Amino acid sequence: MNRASSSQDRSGPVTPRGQKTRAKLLKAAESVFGEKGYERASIADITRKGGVALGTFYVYFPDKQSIFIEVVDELGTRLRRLIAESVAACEDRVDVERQGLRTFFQFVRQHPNLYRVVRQAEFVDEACYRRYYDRFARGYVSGLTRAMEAGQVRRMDPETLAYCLMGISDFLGMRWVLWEEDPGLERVLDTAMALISHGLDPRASTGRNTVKSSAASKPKPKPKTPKKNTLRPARRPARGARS
Amino acid sequence: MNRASSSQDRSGPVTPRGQKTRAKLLKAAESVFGEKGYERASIADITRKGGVALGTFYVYFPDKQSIFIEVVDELGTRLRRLIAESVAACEDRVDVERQGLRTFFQFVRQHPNLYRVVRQAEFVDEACYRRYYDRFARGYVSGLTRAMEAGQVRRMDPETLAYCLMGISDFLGMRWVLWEEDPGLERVLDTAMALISHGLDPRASTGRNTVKSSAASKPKPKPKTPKKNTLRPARRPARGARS
DNA sequence: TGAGAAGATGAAGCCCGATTCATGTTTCAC
DNA sequence: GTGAAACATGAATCGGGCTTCATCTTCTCA
Repeated sequence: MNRASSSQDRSGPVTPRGQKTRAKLLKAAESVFGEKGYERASIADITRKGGVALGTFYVYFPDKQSIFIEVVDELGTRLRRLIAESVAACEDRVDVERQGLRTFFQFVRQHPNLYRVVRQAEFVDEACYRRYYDRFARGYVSGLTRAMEAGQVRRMDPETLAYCLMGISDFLGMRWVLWEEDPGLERVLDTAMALISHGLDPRASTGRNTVKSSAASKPKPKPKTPKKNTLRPARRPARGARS
Repeated sequence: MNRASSSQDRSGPVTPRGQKTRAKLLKAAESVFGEKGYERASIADITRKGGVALGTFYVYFPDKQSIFIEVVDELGTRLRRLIAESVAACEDRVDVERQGLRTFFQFVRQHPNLYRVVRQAEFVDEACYRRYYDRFARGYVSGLTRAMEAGQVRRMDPETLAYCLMGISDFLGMRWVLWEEDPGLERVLDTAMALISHGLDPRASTGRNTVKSSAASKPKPKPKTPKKNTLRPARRPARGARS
């Protein structure tokens, strides 16, 4: 009897008033989680920032973890949608990469909490954390695969490539958007695209190491580089150490 | 008077016995922080795992944060040293990248806590977190600069490039070492190096986008993609959403 | 060998936060 | 207008963890 009236449970608020309150909580949660981190953020912080009473929180969310997960999922969805839109008009894959990176930077600038929130997810709910990147990767893979079929991108394993590109975006956003006050972002973009566009270039030869030192003296197929170093194998013989 | 005898303060343990205990705590801390995350890890967890009493902790560390920071710094130092060693014999920069990545993968496999520990650092002590990447970047920058001067790598902004390469390593390690049970790591390495080696190739033209679709129908110099897309100060009507 | 330094101990103090609950207020369909 | 559902409230419960401290044990060296 108290159950039926005290909680939205899985159904969510039915009144505009309730929806508004719930939205206020989500918004407050995003910024509080971003500022203080999941553990240090208290429900009281969230309700205070949201301008509602402590108990109200539990009308809309069963616990702290739930609202956090919802924040992460929603952030990811918004960002993916935004990038997809901004990139829709690009016909060449390199343009897609450049424009996607640019849009990502803008989003990070407008949501400085993004990184902190997402990274906490690893500890709050691993599944949520992986899902965030998985969904990005999925989009990347299908786009890259299409681009490979169109001959715009050299054929490579698309998922590995996707994670490479995500890693570039992630680290550049961290270094040049979060850490830097006023970087020439277009310059950063140019550097990144110099790496990426040549890296993807389908006209470059596909197999072995292609780059030879043009200034150094002798050609070395891979001379000494100790393949097996002092680390003991974890359990199986360290794979990748041999070829 | 009790001060003098109750704490090592800044001097550290003087006896082998004390050094051993301190080391036990550091080792235990690394794994506990990795498993449970900084906040959820309790001092009691650490001392239990280290096989010492609760109070002993405060003989060696003034507080929880200190030991955490020391764990992060030490992990970074070990990893950097290891990579530097494994790469010392490589003469071509592409070999350096490949071997460095391989060594990184091995390290991650042997220290699955690395990621979780380092990422928590962002919330425990931001300076410690940045320092971790800064130090990597510094090494990268000097190596890349040298390689550029030797004509092994196309000239680009070395710090941006460093963060690109770190991002690739980080994300590949996450996806293919932490998340995957038994990946063909050499295959991943090959894909990454295909991207990187062509991306660094000094022989490729240096300036603008070089890649054109070789299979697609029409040559497009760069048709629509809004070029100068305000990467401006925050808070503004959502840009990029339209196009 | 024995006194003092170094190291080790774990119970207790103190603070804080997630969640619950009994109750009050607003909304809205009839 | 009115009663029930939806929404809002914040004091109180309950558990847990960091840190302190008074005391004990081990080691070292004169």
